[in-house]
Amino acid sequence: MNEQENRPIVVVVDDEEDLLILLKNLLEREGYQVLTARDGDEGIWLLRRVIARGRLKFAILDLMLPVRDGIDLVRFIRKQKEIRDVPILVLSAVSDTDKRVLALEEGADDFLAKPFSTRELVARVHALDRRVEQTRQESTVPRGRFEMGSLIVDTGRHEVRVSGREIRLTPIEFRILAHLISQGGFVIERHALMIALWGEDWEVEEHNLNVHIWSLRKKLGETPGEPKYIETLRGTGYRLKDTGESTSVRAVSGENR
Amino acid sequence: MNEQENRPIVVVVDDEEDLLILLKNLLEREGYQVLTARDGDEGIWLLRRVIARGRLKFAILDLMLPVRDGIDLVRFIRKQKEIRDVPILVLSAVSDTDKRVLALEEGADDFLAKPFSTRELVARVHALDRRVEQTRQESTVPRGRFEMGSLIVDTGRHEVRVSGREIRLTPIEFRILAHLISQGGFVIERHALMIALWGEDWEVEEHNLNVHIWSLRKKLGETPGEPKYIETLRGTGYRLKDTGESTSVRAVSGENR
DNA sequence: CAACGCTGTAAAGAACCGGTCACAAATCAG
DNA sequence: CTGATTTGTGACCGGTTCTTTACAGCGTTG
Repeated sequence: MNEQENRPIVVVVDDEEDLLILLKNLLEREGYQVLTARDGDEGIWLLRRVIARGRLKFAILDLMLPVRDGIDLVRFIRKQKEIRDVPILVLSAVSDTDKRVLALEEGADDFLAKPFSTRELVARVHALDRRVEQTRQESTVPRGRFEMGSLIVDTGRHEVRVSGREIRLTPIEFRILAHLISQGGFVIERHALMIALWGEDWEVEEHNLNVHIWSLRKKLGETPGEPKYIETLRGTGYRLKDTGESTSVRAVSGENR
Repeated sequence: MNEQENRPIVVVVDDEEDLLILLKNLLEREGYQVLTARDGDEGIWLLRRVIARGRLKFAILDLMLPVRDGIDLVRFIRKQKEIRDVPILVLSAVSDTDKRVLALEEGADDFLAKPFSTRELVARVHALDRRVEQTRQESTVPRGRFEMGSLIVDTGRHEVRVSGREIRLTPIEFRILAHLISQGGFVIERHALMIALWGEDWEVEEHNLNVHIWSLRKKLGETPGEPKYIETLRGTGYRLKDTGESTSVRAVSGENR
């Protein structure tokens, strides 16, 4: 596994050879691994291939493409669950505003009119990068193996045990529990949980959290009324109940992706 | 005073009539009272008029404006002390990044590239709203861990202990105690407490404070008549009694983001 | 000492919040 | 494409919390 293989990947799709080379150089200088395609079909093929590697940072797409429209590519990306939230920077001639609008509606994140200055491009790319990095941190799951009383949560192998017995949680439930246990016995405010689960500008009902907490409690085997594990602090948030037992909270920091 | 008059106000300045109507509908559905202007001068005039009402929640400004630049409006808002910290969401055409950057430098909080999806706008607006709401509440609660005699208040963990035993307080009670203990043994005037709890322009009966203090005292285990913790200074305010014990008041400044 | 203002105490109603559940919508697996 | 799982929403309920109101006690002041 050589060094290049660990760098974040950028996919660039454009039919102008010159531009492609320019972008490739520019972005590689910024520390990305750049993969290119020259038309829509090739682009989709490339994206498929990249999905497997799981390191796609963002995509730069020209709108005017032979064989397949750039907008098709935007749609394609937004449909693949593995790369759904990858930021997309769209390039197009100044003239076609229609397509520009369409692309943004389909989910492109930013837009750059050709021709552009390299400074401008780099600036945009950095902005996108920052944004994705931020939202990823927000929705991230604390890493490690945590124990608290009869609860064990191992985020590495995605496993939860309550008094030895393994239980199955949905992704959201899992993340809630992971956050709670990673905080030891301390309160997490509703607000913080919302951000942790759905990002800074979440668009779901805050009430939704109650529902997930509820189903999580059910799976943990809580008896309604008296929580053994998840404690409600009205008007504030939730916290894992300190059972007072062998409360060995331990985070194994071994695996940072 | 009709119902509408109590809703938070949003000011929208844009020269496109369609967009203005769209935004007005959208935001009114979200529960805001929407006031609009079509150019910079009108915007300033409108803002002046709104300042008096004191319920301005945030402003949405187009950057490309006839008569006066949107950036002028940003500057204007940031100079008015009454609305200095009102969040500003800036709209701009995708193309002019320069202005966008400038606007952010002048103090705009977020920007949205035109055209945008209504979902996106609503999400941003909510995020802004929450952010301002949160920081307003946060700023009124002193941060850190405070000890005084047998009392411990940890605002980070949302925890209160009296002689080791944890007690549960409602949000308001918690904030009262946090303020008192953060002042060490010094008086906090009723007036200051009112502002800290309900904001600069509170609308509740001042007597309400007595009630909360009373229930707080009960939870602390005060014996009526002789306050061990919260001392009343008639005509002035309250203060935490200096028990003379191991009065180690300490603020841990750990968490400043 | 009477009147007043300020605070403590108590209780009642309103507003709010969270728990519970059923169902709809979105997503995923085969 | 179909069925299963997961996620999100609306409705309802019960309890908590907030606010108002009433009244009692007490200190201050005239």
